[in-house]
This record gives sequence, structure tokens and C-alpha cells, in this order.
Amino acid sequence: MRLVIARCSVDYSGRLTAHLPEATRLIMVKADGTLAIHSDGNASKPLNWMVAPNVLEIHDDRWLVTNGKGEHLTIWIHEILADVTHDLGNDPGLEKDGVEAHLQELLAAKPWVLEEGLTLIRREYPTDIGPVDLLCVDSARQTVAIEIKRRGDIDGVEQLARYLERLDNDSRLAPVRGIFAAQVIAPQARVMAGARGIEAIEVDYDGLVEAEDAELRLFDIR
Amino acid sequence: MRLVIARCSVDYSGRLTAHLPEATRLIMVKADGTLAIHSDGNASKPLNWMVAPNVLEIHDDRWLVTNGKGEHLTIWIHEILADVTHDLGNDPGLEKDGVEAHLQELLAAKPWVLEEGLTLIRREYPTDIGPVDLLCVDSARQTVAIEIKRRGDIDGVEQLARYLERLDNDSRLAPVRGIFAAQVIAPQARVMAGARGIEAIEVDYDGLVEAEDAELRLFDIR
DNA sequence: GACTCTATCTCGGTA
DNA sequence: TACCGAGGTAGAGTC
Repeated sequence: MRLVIARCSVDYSGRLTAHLPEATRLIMVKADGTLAIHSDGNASKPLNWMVAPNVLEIHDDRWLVTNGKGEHLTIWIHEILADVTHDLGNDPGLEKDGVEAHLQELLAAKPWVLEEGLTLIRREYPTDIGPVDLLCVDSARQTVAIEIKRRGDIDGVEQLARYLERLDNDSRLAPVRGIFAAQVIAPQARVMAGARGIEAIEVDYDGLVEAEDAELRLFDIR
Repeated sequence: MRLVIARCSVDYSGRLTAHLPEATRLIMVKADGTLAIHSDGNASKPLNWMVAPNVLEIHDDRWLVTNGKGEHLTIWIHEILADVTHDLGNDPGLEKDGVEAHLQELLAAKPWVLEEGLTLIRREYPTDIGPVDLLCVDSARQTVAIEIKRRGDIDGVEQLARYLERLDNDSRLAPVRGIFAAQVIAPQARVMAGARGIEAIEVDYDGLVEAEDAELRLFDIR
């Protein structure tokens, strides 16, 4: 990683056109070629950037960065105040927990947690406006579409309502009812779900994880 | 701005929990307190961060960052390889051009680009759930509500559908039909628009800009 | 301060 | 590769 502190001005042209007047800034160039220009305040995001893959041409008075999509960035270098390079090596990367994907996995494995007798048909059931998180059948053999969110807001309920509208057009599945599952459901989302005849269920994520761990321990004593 | 290169491991807990195994990384601390941890590749975004306002406590073996929302970040410092501070001063900031507002301007000036015979009534026509981008009349004197996006997605179609519902309650305007205009329209949005009787039109932004430039040159020879 | 909407969104997944 | 949805979205504007 190369870190340059420089007085510079910048022009970007691509998805929009933008200009940065002269000031002192940090130019960060990563090993893969990704370049970012940071100021010292007023934003955690860079002022300008160019992601890899790109081509960096370094001239005395300016740096030119171009990519294959017709975007180009010109950094006019007025004065270099510092210029250091460090080899950071490969990064093992971030380990996340507590995201929607994991919640979907847990509920796909045990849909009956949401309602006694639910059986999974498939995850990511495709419709022509996008995939439904889970498609199930209930104990009375009615089709149930399930939308899963970490945080249950109004737009999630609307998303599920749209899926239900599409699925009801499929005579093999209709009539389809909906379940909106989330760790936390906002009051407005609950109201909206009620108005649409959709059941809103809060899920105990930590409880599910614990239950999963307990089951694992049954087979694999550690 | 303080730049530290260090071997470190990181734990974040807040909106999710995440862990970074030990590796060499850049820790960037901006003047306002915003902190970001960058690896050397595979991402333009920081691996972890904490935006201002926050509190940074520096100990020998670890840095603790906390904010008022119950999030906390722990950086375990194993070895510091570099540590420099630069005063960058205030940044004059970015000047942008070419966003949705500009597209709305261009179409307000020439609604007939979307459909022969369209005439503008007004921009940002108010309804009780928010302003419609453009309200027009067509050659048959029917009212037309137009929603403009840079990228046309399903939620934009829904937004326009809600406006149409409101506008149709106004007997001076009804019946009102809708046009959904965007530089690019997603297939799902196209399906949804079809289902709602809304016309979806992709707009050639660059072409409009060129046409505008050409017209300017007619009056103002440069 | 809370809410809404945009974004050079970024990023990861999948067809 | 292109498309699609999620995000610790961030950030700007409005009420």
C-alpha cells in the first residue's frame, strides 16, 4: 500500500463529472490498484476514488487513472509532502455474524419454528420479479411465502406483498399466504402486514443459534 | 490525520458482530475522530470503521472505540510498524454534476422527448404524500404524471403508482396516467410497471446533454 | 432530531 | 459476465 500526502486538485469524469479544488489530501493506492483520495474530515468516505482494475500513469505534475469503462481520474500534483509504501501482505478477511443470510439458513432448516407443520419447498424460489426467501407448505397443504429480514421494516412487507401477488397468478401454488419473519419488527411494518393479511413473526435469532449448537453437541462431543 | 501501520486483530460489536484475525493493516484516524481499518486489497471499503462522533481510548495493547449507540470496536495492537500524523487542514470539498436532478431539468425542458405532444404543467407537483417529479398533459389533454430516476427499479414504480392513486382523486386532473422514465430500467421494474398500466421509458441522458450543448452553441458562439 | 431518498453507492451471490 | 438484493449501507436534504 502506497500512502501519499500531497497538495493536489482532482478531476473525475465517468459516472458523473466532479472536481476537487487544490488542497492537501491523502492519496491511498492499494496493492490491487484501487486508489482513493481522502480529506481529513467531514466524511468517512473518500472524496474521489477509482476501483481496480484500472491503469495508473504517473507523470511529474499529474497522475492519470483510467479503467475499461471510460472513467478517468486526473490528480494534479502540486506538492508531495510524504510518500511511503508498505507491504501489508494478504488479509485473512472479515468474519461476520448475525446477518440475514444466516437467519435464512436457520429458518430453512427449521421452518416449523415459525409455525407448527411448515415444510420447506425451496429457498430462493424464483419469480419474475425476484426470488422469494422461502417457499413452504403448511399442515393444510397451503402454499406459504416467507420473507426474512434482520430488521423488519415496511419495505420488506411490501416486497413480500408483491411476491404474493405474483405467486397467486400461478395456479399450481395459489392461494398463497405470507409470513414476514424478522429479529425485530417495526410497529408500522406490523400494521402494514396486518392490512395485507400477512403474518408478522419476530424470531429469536440467538435462541436458534443456541439450539443449533446444542444439536451439534449431540453428535460431536467437544 | 493519523496513519498507523500495525499488525492487529479487531473485534466489532454493534449492528452486527465481526472479527478480523491478526494481519498487517492501515489504521486511519481523521481529524474529526472517524476511524477506518484498511487492508491492502480485495476491497475499496474499509474492513472495519467507526464514524464520528466517538470516543477513542488508546492503551498499550489495544485501542477501544465506542460511540453513543452501543457500538464498540476493539483493535488489538500486536506491533506498530509506522505511525505518522499530518495536518491536512480544511478541504474545500467536492463539486459534482450529472445526477438525477439534472435529468429532471432536461426532461422538464423537453418533455416531448418522452412522448410526442407532452407539455409541462409543473415540476415537483405537490401531492399529500410528496411531490411528483413532472406533471404534464398529452396531446389528447390527458394528465400524465412522470417519475424520473437514474436507475429504474421496482420501488420507483411503486412510488409512481402511489402518486397516480392520489392524483386520480383530484377531479380536475383525473384520469391520470403514468410514465416511468430512467436511464436504465430493471426488467422487474418493467414487469411491475406493465402490471400497473404504467409506461416505462429509458432515456438517453448523454444524447440529451449533447442536444442541450448544441442548442447553447446556436446562441453563444464559443 | 427523525425521516426520506440518492449513490461514481460497494459487495456478495447466482444464473 | 451481468444482474439482483443486502448493507454496520453513508450522506444529503427535508420536515
